[in-house]
Amino acid sequence: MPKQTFLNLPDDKREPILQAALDEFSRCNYHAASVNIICRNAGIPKGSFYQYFENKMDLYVHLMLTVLEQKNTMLQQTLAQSGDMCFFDRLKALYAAGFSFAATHPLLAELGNRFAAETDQEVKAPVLAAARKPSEDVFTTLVLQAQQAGDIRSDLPVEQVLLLLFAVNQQIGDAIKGYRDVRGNETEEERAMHAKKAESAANRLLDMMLRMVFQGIGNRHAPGMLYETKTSQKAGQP
Amino acid sequence: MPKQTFLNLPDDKREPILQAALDEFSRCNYHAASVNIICRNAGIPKGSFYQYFENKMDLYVHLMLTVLEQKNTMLQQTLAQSGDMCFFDRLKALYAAGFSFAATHPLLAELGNRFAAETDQEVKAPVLAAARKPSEDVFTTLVLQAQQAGDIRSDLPVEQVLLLLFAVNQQIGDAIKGYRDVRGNETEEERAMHAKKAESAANRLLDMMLRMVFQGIGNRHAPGMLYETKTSQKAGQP
DNA sequence: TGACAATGCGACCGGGTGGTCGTATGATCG
DNA sequence: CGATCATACGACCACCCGGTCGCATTGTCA
Repeated sequence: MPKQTFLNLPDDKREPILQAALDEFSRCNYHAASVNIICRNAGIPKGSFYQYFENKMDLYVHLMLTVLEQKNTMLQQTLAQSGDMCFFDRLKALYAAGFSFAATHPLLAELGNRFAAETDQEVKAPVLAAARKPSEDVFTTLVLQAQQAGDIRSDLPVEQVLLLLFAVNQQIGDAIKGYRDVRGNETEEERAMHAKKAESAANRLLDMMLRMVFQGIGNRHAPGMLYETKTSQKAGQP
Repeated sequence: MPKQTFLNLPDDKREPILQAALDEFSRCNYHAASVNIICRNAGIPKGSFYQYFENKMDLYVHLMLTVLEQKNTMLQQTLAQSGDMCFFDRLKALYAAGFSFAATHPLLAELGNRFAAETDQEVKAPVLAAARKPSEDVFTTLVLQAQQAGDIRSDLPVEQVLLLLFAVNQQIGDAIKGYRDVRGNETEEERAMHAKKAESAANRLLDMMLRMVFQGIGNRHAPGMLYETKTSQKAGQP
């Protein structure tokens, strides 16, 4: 936790520090991020930094927690507002909300990606330990409700459905970044046009991927394939 | 490319260097890996290192290429040997081969994971540029053949099916590492027991995930859901 | 006004990095 | 034997890191 010294700071001195930290930790991974650069960009001397925070990790965890909280409240809202939709539409709504969040807060999104790609357990563990319980996760709620509503198969363990959704999410995120990153647009118009195209490509990809997840990639008319196994026979198919 | 000096080296001097490089680059990401440590563990002075390689990246790309080649020939073999199986079984065979490869060459597997998690484009690009064409990819072949054989839906773009398979692959890899990493086993017996459990858990997870991908997570008996869309009606379902 | 606490501040520390360079060594060849 | 050339070697370079420490400055209260 940041020291009291930091919490005592007036907003106009505290905010540039957090902004500089966000810039730096979204620019590269935890170990590569530099306290020196954060101090320089925040306009504070290094001595002050260590009067505000215990160490580099202290700042990092603080930053991650605030971002996770922002994103989570946003998703919770989206979930609550979509209570009357079917599972597929709700899921799309959540993804859409996530995309728009990432589009309007690109640095926060990038910070999240950096964290997801972090391999050092000594970096991930402190954040995960300080984060809220995964049982309050938005997607867990979504899947459970969808199973109760009969929208998705209830013979599947929730955590494995979540694993699949998470895998798709990660992969789509990468693909979208690929769409967006193609540079070479000079004028403002070109950039706007490119952003629009990237967004629609992202939505097409998302729709396609979710359909695949939902319907499966298998050919249901092929003889002898998995559709005759007991796991898919539950409801007495014709 | 390594310099001629390195290629001229007798095997018993070249091999420890590659081994030390593998140890180091599988221990941490490209930027965090240390040439000094590689030299120390290989038992060569730093001056010699730079007589063998242009720089750190030169060694890294060389190492990655040899590993990619090893893994690819292994997968190609598996693919060729499974020509008479259905798509689902072939896919499982490929995964199983991948798991066993990772189990017998844990450092090579870890190196691959490190590369996959690499975010710096200046690290990824040189390797990807030097790697073989993705069109020769094993999984592309697999999906195309499966579509021709009627095992999987042919209305799905190949590259999106690949995206889904790749997403699942990545996620399963992480999960399996999680199974394996639980430590605290002291005796040799305990460790062996744990490894066995981890392997069977991994296989169960794999089977489950692939079934989900194949059959979809949707409830096919729910009214109004996606199964009435034209994309799934192609073959004239009852 | 004086005393004392809180905070601002940057030089400094030990240690690491990728990469260079001049010299020492040893093999090869006329 | 002497000359030449490829290689072995490690001290060294400039630069960066996270973190510390002691002095300077400011604010507060009696």
